[in-house]
Amino acid sequence: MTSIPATAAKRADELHAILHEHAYKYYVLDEPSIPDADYDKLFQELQALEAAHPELQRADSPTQRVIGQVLEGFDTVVHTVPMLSIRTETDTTAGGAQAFDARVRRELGLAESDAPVAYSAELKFDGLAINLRYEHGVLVQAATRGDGEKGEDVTSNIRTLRQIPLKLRGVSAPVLEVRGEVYMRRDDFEAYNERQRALIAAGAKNEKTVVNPRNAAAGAVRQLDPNQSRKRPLSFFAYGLGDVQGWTVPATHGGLLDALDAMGFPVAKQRVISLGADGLVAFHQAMGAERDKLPYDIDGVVYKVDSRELQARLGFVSREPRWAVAHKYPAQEQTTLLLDIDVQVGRIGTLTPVAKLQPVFVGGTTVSNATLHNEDEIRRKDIRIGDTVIVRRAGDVIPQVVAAVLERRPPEVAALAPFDMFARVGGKCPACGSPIERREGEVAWRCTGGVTCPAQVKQAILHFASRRAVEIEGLGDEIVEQVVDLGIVRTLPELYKLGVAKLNELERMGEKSASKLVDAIERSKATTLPRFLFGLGIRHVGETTAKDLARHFGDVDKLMDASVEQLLEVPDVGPIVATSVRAFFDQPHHREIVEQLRAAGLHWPAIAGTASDAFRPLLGKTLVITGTLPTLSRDEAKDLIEAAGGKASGSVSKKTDWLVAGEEAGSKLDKARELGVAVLDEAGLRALLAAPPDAAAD
DNA sequence: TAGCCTCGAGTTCT
DNA sequence: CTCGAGGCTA
Repeated sequence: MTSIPATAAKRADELHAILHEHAYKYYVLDEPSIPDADYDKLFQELQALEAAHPELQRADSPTQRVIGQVLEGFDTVVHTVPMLSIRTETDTTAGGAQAFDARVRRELGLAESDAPVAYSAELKFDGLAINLRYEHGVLVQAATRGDGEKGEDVTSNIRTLRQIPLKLRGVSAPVLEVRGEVYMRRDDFEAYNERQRALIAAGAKNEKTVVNPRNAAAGAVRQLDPNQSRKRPLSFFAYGLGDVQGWTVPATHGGLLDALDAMGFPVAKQRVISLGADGLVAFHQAMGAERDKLPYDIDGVVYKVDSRELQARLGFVSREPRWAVAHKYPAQEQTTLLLDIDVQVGRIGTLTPVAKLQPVFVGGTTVSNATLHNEDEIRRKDIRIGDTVIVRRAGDVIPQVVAAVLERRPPEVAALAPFDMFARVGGKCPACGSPIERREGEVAWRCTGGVTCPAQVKQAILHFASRRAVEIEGLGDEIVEQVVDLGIVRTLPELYKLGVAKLNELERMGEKSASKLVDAIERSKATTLPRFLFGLGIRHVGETTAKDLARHFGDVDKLMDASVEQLLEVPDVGPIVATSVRAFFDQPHHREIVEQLRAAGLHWPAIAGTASDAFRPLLGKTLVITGTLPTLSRDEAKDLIEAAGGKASGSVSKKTDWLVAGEEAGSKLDKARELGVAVLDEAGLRALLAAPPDAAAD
């Protein structure tokens, strides 16, 4: 054909250079250098150029990331240098690091008086190990680990990963194999699943959600259709080498990681060089604490003897290097058997399915129960009694049933119908036998029994007695359970008829605890109007709304007689809350309860107007408390703030004036920093209460 | 009407 | 702590 115009070849070279550079900044350094639209324009220019002059096509061109031929299967790749596994230290305490150091020193024949060994410590990612082969600086092949000897050729899928350079920066050795971990970030995992759920909801048949980031990454890499693979955004971290020809390997592992970084690979920032075991212990602990906050999953950390010379001296035992060890953390995910699905009845009558699990140790504690939220959730995940399920306990302390392991579902379980709440409880509340209903637009089934349902009565009593309501110390589930089951207490006011003699009939209740409880009940009679209103358990009326209502109406009678219109005048009360309050007091039964409680002796001080003479330095200010304060409890701090005229809210926003942060402050502190909200410690709060800065009062 | 800000409700284990 | 939903505001 015609020879390529020199200008076209030159322009293609320029575009290669520019696009590689920007892609590196964007995907590896995470520092975009030009707007996306500009990048796209340059990219399209190169595509056009290559289409016009196919001779300009090169394997390392940025355009080569987007190709999509469905493969028949994967070719087998024999690793020139086997991909070994690393010995796992299962002792998850500090002892694991010390044991490794001791082994290394013994093998090297070091005496106690000899200098400490230098180690390199890095993260152990929960992903898929990959070998990337570069010839003359250009990516020619990517292979999975496989059995360590032979893996699969997944080049076309790996090419689509933007974090993997198609061309090395500054290295053109004949052969350089780089090894690392392909993984999926947690946010990418969530986003992917969300998209899949939307597709499934829209009726797509062949779409599936994935269980965890690791499986998602492994699935994407081994996906035969690169177009499918491309939909799952994967990331990469480099940590080692395979075959090398014509390149001088740095003398230390730390030096190698720096070199990989310089070649354009992402290398995890979290790594240290430690002399002796102490630094390793510290690293293990520090990363353990940070684990939940990392944007990706790690299952431990890896220690390596830093010097290559020492590595060579240590050698291997049965295919595992003696100079490296993986030091794990307690698993955040485990599989266990779903023994049963219980149905619990909540305060408002909500039926909640609860998974009864064969106890498993996960995330540091033994888990035997986990909520399944509601019927739709169970059906979406298709979880059935008798399934092997995956249980996770990550940053969010509360255990979750993630999914059922379908491959391990016994045939008799597969023959069962999917979970059906109505059928499971026979259409009746498991506590009182009243019919259950599920209203339009709601996800929850509810018991219609109301006050006749013992489960709801128990919850109502516990709520009334709780710390934030009228507070009856020592009245917990055990006692409420017995007292309701025995029919001693059927309504709230009957609590106040309990005497020592009656209480003595209960199990595990002696004279002494009985009289203590009677005292506590007596003490609870002196309360406040907001606490009393909150304690009644009106739907949509929590602590804050109870305070608003108390302030506006001043006493219960006015509130009980208030029309919906009058209720709407209360700040932060809208149609839903107003209707709910009105409906509550429209039931004669509820008015009776209020009367009987007052007759039993419950009383509260009249609401004083605005205490204008009081010192209210925080008037109009919003504060949020997080973490553990040195001397004040959360409630005490809250009371102090409110007494000073301020508002103690639960979440940080632009409108927050101060965040009061104690020990182990978490996401709220991050958010406050992000929004530029002022942060105080307990001393700072006290200073504010004593003498506020004048400027802030304006 | 959208988007922000709060509040309410439900939840596990030690 | 987090989700969902109610209320308010630009």
